[in-house]
Amino acid sequence: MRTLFPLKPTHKKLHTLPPYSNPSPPPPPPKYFTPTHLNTLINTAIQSKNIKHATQIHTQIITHSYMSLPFLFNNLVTLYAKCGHINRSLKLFSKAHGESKNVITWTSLITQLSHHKKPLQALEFFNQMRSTGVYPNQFTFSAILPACADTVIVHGEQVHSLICKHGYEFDVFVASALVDMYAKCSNMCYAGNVFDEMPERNLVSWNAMIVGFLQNKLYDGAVGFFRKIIRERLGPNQVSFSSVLSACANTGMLDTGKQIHGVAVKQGLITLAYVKNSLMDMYSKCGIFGDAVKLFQTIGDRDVVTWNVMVMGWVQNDNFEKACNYFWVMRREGVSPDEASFSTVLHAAANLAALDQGTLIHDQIIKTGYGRNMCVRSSLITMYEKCGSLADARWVFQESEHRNVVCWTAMISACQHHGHANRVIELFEEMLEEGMKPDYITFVCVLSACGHTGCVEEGFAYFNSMTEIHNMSPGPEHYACMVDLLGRAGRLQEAKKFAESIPIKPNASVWGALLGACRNHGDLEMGIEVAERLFEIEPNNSGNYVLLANMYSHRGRLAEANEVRRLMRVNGLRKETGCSWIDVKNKTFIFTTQDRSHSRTNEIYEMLGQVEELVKKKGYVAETQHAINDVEEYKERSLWYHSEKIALAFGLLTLPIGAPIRIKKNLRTCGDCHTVMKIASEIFDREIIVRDINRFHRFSGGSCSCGDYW
DNA sequence: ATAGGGTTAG
Repeated sequence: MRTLFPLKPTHKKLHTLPPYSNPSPPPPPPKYFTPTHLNTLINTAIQSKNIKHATQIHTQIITHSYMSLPFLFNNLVTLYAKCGHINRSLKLFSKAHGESKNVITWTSLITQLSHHKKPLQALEFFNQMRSTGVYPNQFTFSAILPACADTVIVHGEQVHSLICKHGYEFDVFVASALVDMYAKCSNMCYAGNVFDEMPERNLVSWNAMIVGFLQNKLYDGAVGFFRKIIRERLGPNQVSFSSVLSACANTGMLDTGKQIHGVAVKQGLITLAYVKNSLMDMYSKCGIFGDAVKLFQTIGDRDVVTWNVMVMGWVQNDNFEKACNYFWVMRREGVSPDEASFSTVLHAAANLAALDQGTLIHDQIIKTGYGRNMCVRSSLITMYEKCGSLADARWVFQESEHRNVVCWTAMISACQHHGHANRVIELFEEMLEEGMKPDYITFVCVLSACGHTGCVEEGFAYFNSMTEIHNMSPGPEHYACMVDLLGRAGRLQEAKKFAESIPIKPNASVWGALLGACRNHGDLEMGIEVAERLFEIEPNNSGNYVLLANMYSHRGRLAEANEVRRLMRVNGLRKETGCSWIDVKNKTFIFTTQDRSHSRTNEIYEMLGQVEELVKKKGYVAETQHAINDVEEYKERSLWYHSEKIALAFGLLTLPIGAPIRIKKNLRTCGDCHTVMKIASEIFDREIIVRDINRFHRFSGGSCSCGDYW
């Protein structure tokens, strides 16, 4: 017996966690202010983003009758926006007389609307400004271009022509903003044209190009421009470094990343937070997490991104406990988590199926006010669902305003995991009715759901709708779903034909789906052929060898079965050990196959014997095709010692009568265990919930929620 | 005017 998840300490220490922000004490209010004095106060308030101070300053400006002073008025507009109250800025602006609004007033407001991600409103004010006869200057254009970048490219093009009309196209600030705008609108060609025609460039112009390449996934371009900066001795700054390192991280360019690390050290920029964090992320994503950890240990001033990179790193290394632990350490060190922290750590909690963890994190989300963020909500849905609580997942979904595709897809996937394939289709149709555009992953879920209910025709209809209605081209995952769909329905020849007719290069999952179907329908001949292909594509996947060996031994072709197993060993592969775990009284107990390490082993095996006897009375016959050994008797015994059955026996022994038994497993559950769980749920009148690597099985009254499709 | 980390699948 081992206990997992040593995460408990965080429970009681929650109230000792540091506060999320440290508000600075308000300055003592003097009696009389000069305009300059008030302006200084405005600048201080902008720094501290203190809305109370903003209101006080506003009052003082009114009592001193300074509202007609343009520079104070303009700065007040900016101040309210910077304090997060853009609506007050708008109100202030609307109350002012037309003639008192100069180009700076308009530009201030447009800048703030741009920053607050209200691009359409920014454009509206830009047009209003021009219709009232105020001419935009280079600052106005620099402010409106980022807003254009957040909309459709036509707006940007129109502004571009205005820029030329007013003769600002060679201004370094305006042109850099133009480069950025075209890059964000995915037009690197235009961005490059503007860049090439600039008579004078600064580092910002160069960085805008690097960032543009990065955002458009043209990673080589990003690296190329970075190299040019070095060659021309322009002195890259932290913006250049963080962007180019992100490019390296996303493509796994470890060598380039290391070179850039060297340059950062030489230039003395290694101390900067952005540079260090990007380097950590680069090492982590390039597969040498150890180097990322080393770097992490040298960082004294860790900010939220530093921690997020670490938490993400543990997630990528499948160490979800460590990921959760790092999250709580971050909290205790006084760093406030943000939406990225929450979505990452929820992902970890979901994979641990640790509902207590997930709930604690949900508390934190509510306290910090990140609960409205769509990434966070989608992760919450998935967390609850993977922790077994579909009801909570649905609740989060229903309470969500402005759901996006990811949110919908998360809910669809939740229903799919819990065996509600009909609900998947309903939700998908609802989503379409609301005008939401499904994405690549949505279709994976929907097609997969069709496969699990045997709806072949519907599946094909949805598959065809991808190209015909939604203007998307199916990817390898979708083809795999279709092969799976046909395979499950027993239409093996069609499945094979389909797999061979795929217009793109089919990946392992396509043939994997077909191999699974061959196993389920006992087609050894096709199985051999498909397995051969798979051994070529993914020689290191032990699952394929196991499947083929089992198919051979099922047919009594033991010599060949052994040969496949020998091949597997020669390749240095082992079947992943199955393990199951179960929570009893806030403790997690983990069992492997034939586990005898628990102190109550004798009782457990006695209970297992009882279960066996009772289940056999109900007409159960061992499904030895799922076993590895060759001798019938051993086969059956080895089946009885599968980890989920041991966990079931332990649950029956230790959990109160009538309480549901929740078992989690690291692999797919086998057919034999599935049958036993079904019968056991009936004879013990207990709800048994098994979460395997793919989905939930909720057994009750002798049947399973998955409808025997999994 | 430019910047680092994240969400949904199998």
